[in-house]
Amino acid sequence: MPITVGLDFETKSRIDLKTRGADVYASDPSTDILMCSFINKDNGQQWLWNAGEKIPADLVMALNLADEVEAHNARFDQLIYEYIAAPDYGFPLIPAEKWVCTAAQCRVNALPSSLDKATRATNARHKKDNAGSALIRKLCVPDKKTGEFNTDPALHERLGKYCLQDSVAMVALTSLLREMSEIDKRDWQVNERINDRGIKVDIELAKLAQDYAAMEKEALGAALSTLTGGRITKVTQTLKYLEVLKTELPKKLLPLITKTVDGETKYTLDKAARSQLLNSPDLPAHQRHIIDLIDQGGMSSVSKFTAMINRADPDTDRVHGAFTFWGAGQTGRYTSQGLQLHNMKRDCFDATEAKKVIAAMRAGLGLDDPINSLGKLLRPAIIPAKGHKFVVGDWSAIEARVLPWLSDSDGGREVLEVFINGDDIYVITAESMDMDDRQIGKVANLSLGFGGGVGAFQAMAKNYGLTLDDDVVQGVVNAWRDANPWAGKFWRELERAALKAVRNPQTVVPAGRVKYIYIPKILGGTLMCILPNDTVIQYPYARIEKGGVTAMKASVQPKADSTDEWPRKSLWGGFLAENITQATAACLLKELLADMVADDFPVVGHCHDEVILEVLDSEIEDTLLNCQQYMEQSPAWCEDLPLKAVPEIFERYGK
DNA sequence: TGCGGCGGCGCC
DNA sequence: AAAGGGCGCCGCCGCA
Repeated sequence: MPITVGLDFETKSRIDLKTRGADVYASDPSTDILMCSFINKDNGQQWLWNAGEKIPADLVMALNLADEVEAHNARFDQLIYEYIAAPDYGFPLIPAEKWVCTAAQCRVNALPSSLDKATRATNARHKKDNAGSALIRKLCVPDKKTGEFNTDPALHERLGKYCLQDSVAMVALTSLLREMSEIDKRDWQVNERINDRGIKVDIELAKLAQDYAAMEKEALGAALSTLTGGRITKVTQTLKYLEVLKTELPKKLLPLITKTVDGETKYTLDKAARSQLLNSPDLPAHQRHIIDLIDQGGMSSVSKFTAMINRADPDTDRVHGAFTFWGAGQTGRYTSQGLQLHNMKRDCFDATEAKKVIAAMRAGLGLDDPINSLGKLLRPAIIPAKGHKFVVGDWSAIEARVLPWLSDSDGGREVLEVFINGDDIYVITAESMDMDDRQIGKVANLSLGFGGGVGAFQAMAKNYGLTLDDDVVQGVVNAWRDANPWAGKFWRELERAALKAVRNPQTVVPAGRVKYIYIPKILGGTLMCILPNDTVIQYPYARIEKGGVTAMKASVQPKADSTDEWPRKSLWGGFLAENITQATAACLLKELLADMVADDFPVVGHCHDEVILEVLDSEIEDTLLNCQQYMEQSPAWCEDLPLKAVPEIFERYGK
């Protein structure tokens, strides 16, 4: 019987954990351990160790014998253990491969990641301990005024109880969950090794951009303040300005700032609304001027420079711990945080352009279209170390390949043939709809595979500057569905299989290349979808409502004080098709990363269908070829899925 | 002052 | 009946 020890550190530091991240936090000299609770999961034995106390002999033995050491957000506890507990307090070393993350286990079970939210979702016996977070504020961060840490022994003792409680809550919670598979555990490890390596940011650029943005923000705010007589002082106060517009905008323009959400009419000054207003000749000059300022002031992406600076290791300029394994509970895709690599503006400068802009900023010169220019420096602020370049490889049209492959249908195979032959899928898509517009073929291909209609097409069309009337789009939607009957058939097949599985517990129901099975004993009855490589995605608290299957929507939680049931979602065909497509693509990425890390490729980042390698100049050409080979070699479980990738070299990250 | 809700925005 | 969904972060605002 394998031995599992769970642990939970309470620490203090002058570093702010939330903004600086666990790696900067744990490695800072001001960070120290207050206490740690331990629990032997097999016999329930608990220990509370306070910093400075002698470590109990039976605890040392348990740690030495443990096959697995668990923690909630294990990267944090592992870092504290390795930076402080082992070297400073003499705890026995724990090999990296023994660490297991129970937060990751929550996400694999499609639950929220945080201990508190996951316990709420599962109705595990656990109340949110507000006193606990207040204690942490008192003991773990220095007092704002005095700069001293509170060392009150009574408070310390209460924190100890809180700390012990958390490990009990963790054990209670995980007893309800499916174990992570061996592949999941491997991939969690792979992710942590990538996090260990980190990715370098150009701190000089980030600081220049940060300062420039602050200056610009102030100038825009001042201009706005003058124009509005001091009523609005920041470009981000759009709600305030909406109040003004509601009464002062010419009546006939009101529809442009109105939208309907869930049957409710709301006012908005979002990008689309601003663009429509600015395009209208009836907009009074005064209002035009103000909206134009607000439009220029979309600063949120610029704030990412600050995040980079905060998260980077002060000695190496590398950001560690940005990637979260299985961050997206529903699909198993990665997420990233802090340095958020998954939503950086694509529109960016290349290395040569970036160099010029940086030089201009250094010289104190003004930039054209400043906010936009700063946004275009975001990707290029990610850089390889000296003597290295990036090799970036991305899979071409991965979802457009995976979906038809998963359908295991003749129609799906015909689509795959297009890829195998190297033809242009967007042209072929257009032709199949009796059209000759590649752009329409592209948008249709990208937007209509998962059951979406006019709305889905239009949302995607906007990204490609394509404007068509809704009735025209309805024709495109119909034509695409006529040309791809395998897709609609597959959506219905998935929906029926899910329903059949819930009606017949413990019975495997296939649909295309996936299988559904309903397990009543896990999380209020969990519908599981088994993907072609045996990875499982889950739908907890599944049940039949109005003839279809619904499940808990873990990504949205009810308000803290409400007794409402957790939000639910309907498992309709398009949704299921999308989930399995994204999840299967994520499996491909995870397997690629595992292979690459095992074979010593210098992986520093990735983005759903893309890997980023930081390669020595002398090895660039070899790596370029090898990267392509690794990416185009389909794993054994999908030998007949054609994969295509053409990696490129970058001196700075770009697109 | 800190927290959570909400609107908004970015990407795959 | 029809349906685009998966994320994380920023900033404002109201509340305690």
